[in-house]
Amino acid sequence: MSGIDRYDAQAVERKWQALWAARGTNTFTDEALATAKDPFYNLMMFPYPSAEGLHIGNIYAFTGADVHGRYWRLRGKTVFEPIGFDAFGIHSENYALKVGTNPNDLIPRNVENFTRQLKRIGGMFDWDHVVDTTDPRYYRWTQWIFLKLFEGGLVERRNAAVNWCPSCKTVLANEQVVAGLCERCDTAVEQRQFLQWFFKIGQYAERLLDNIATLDWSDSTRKAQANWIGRSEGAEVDFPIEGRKGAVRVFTTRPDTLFGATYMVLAPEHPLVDELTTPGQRDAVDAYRTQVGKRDLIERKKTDKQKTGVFTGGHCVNPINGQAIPVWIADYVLMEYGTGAIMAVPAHDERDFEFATTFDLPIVRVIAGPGDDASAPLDAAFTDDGVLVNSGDFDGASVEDGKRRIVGYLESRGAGTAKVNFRLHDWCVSRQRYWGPPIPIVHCADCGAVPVPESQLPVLLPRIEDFKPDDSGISPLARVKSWFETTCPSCGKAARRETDVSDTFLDSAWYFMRYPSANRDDAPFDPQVTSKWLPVHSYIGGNEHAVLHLMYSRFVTMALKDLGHIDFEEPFTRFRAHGLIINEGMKMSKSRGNVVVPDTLIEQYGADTVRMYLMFLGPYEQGGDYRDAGIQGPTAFLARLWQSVLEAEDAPVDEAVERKLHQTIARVTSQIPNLHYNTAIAALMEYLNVVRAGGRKPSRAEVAPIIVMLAPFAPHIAEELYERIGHTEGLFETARWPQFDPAKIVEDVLDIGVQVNGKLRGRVSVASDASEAAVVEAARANENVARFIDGRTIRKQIYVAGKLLNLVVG
RNA sequence: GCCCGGGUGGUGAAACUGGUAGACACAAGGGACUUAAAAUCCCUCGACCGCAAGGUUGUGCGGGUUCGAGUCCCGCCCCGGGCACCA
Repeated sequence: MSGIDRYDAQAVERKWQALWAARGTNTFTDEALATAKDPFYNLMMFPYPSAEGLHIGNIYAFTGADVHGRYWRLRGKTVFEPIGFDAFGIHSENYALKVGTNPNDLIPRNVENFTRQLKRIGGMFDWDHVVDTTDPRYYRWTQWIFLKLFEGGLVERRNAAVNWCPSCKTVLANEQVVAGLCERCDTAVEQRQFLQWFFKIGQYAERLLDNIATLDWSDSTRKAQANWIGRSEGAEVDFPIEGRKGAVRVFTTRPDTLFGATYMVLAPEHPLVDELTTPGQRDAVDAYRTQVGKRDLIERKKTDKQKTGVFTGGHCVNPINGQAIPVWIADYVLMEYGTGAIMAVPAHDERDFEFATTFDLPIVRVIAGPGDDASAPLDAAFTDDGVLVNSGDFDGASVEDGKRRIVGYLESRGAGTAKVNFRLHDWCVSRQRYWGPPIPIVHCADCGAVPVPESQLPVLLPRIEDFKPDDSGISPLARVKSWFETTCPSCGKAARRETDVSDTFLDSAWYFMRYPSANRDDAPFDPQVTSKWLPVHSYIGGNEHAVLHLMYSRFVTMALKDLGHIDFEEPFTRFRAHGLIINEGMKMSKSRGNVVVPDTLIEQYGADTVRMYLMFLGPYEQGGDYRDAGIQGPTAFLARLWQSVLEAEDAPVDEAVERKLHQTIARVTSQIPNLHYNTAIAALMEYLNVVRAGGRKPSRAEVAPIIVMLAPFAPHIAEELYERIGHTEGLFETARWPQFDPAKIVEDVLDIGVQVNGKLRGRVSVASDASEAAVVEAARANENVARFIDGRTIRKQIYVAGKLLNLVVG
């Protein structure tokens, strides 16, 4: 094997990573970003550096996004592909607590290791525009956004229920509550009311929902967003309190069932509970409310538990029929949704039915399906469609019609009104934690909550050794007197800083706006650069963020637009979620001990092979099953390609190969932008198999296009081979994506399947321009086909041009 | 319970708007080269019957539409993920 050196992945990858860095192949100056032609912003979700290193799932995610970016670059676009670190927040803090190291020391070390790994896999990252959310140069502007929303009236401080561990005396996030117990000390978790900061995302519900239709996002993600927003149409109805002034307002999606409302239920926290409670029921009501308060938030929202509740002793009047109905309280009614009160229609709502059955409350049927006996007792709630019964003048109306007419009736008497409600609740952004950007507010006894002036940003997070949540019950920052003691920006008197930090989701709700302006210190984002690069052209990330992160990013973008800071309101034009990598059919986890460590793999096979293998496993949007043995495929493929290119001769493309080449270009060109990486790689393999068939030596013209098409997947080896066939200037700098000629794709001989009565009986080869008659003739000449049609008459023949002939005989 | 995915050989998976099921790989078996091993190359590879030609059968299950169904329709089962007392 004369003088052809073997493929040494490590050497090739070292060489090209160094050259890319030296040449600035993947990095932009700010000037270059500002003047870029045909910009393509290729974004991927930045990682939490909350582990020593990246796991294979991260590598999978980034590689898939990188393939996409590299492809568009070869197609001639100016591709900006930044990366960063979502380094603040509970993930990182919990990891720091677990390993017992101060996050100020630990997280930068993690970031450093992540950076090393990201460089090693050969991502086309712009290392001159990195974002680290813990960098004061970044979170200064996170605080700025808080202030802008505050000025814009989109921020509010109010009481909210939180999970509270009475033993640790601390607030717990939902994920820290395990089966109703504190994950650290196993004490039963309670609810407590705390003052918290909220972003009023609820105001944007309708817009967030309507815009979904305009987004090029995968269907499942759009559905998830729509479900989360949860629009429901119905009515608010006032039930006057019996024996005194005032009314209880309820929200219902079924105003048509108003005649069937036989009792009411208020959330235990409802402000009218005290007023409605009679002296005789006072003790029972108080006891119930205490008991509910002892439950954690998750437990309270469980569907499958026994209904509980207690009668207040009070009554309200059903406005449709003047009937007095009892008012109960129960924890299945939630204060956060609607009005915190419902009219109960046990005949037509499963929950109400269950409650009524438990407490022996009356059930009145007001909707009947065809043929139903409206007076027969129900053994379950009837939730199907039907017509109104036992509903006075409205009897006989359809559900749809009944809704409209009853709402109309209520409106005419001032007793109710049509109303749309959203499930989307306001975003609680405050965290009683250490590792986050301090909320830029000063509390003054005289002036109240005063925003920190912009000129004083950032409000630096002080380094403290005692960052663990302890039994003080409030943020760790509340222990640092020297930090929180300050003066009021408004009146100058002694005041106290807000000691909560903001939610990590706020850090990540605008990082994509920062990337192109990452080096600016005078503004969060440069207006010109921003309007050139945003909204993001392609965003790729995990489905775990399909709801919250994407929703919050959309909200912040909308709010910033309304406040005049940007000129677009949807941040991500296109979004695709990648799938999950599992190992031998099982989820990877430390406890299973089946975690694939990327470093080891890359050392053994090289980054290109690992990238190819990951992309070859299965459809990118569906994920794949990692199996150790499978990596042999791409390993051998790259070795064969290497050898083929090095021994390629100076000759034109062989005629037989040419068709396959153009077919391959066509396939790969359409598959990569659709993220069908596995089949694109298969097409390249097929082509190489044809090029090498029978041990023939390929020509340089045959292998040159494959090098370019391989480059998105295996950029290092592609560069090396590109250089070795005579290019000196770098593949990604100079190569163009190969073009195919549609005329050269067409086969001149076609293989037609011949069916008799729908069963395949033979195949015939015909010229591609053969007429139907010629195909039929060839088919009849086929011995096996003839066996099945001889002696019978052909009743029908179906010819699918170029593919198949079906002869129906009788 | 609701909303998304998904179920195809021993394995990962292909199959464009209904049109020759299993591309491309892995594993396995056989062979070549080699002192040997590795590497490489060649062949076989859904099941059943058959020496072969070929036949039967086959895409989770049961029906249906169609000349023709992995693909469409109806009714189920199983796996993965998300949401969930949202009135």
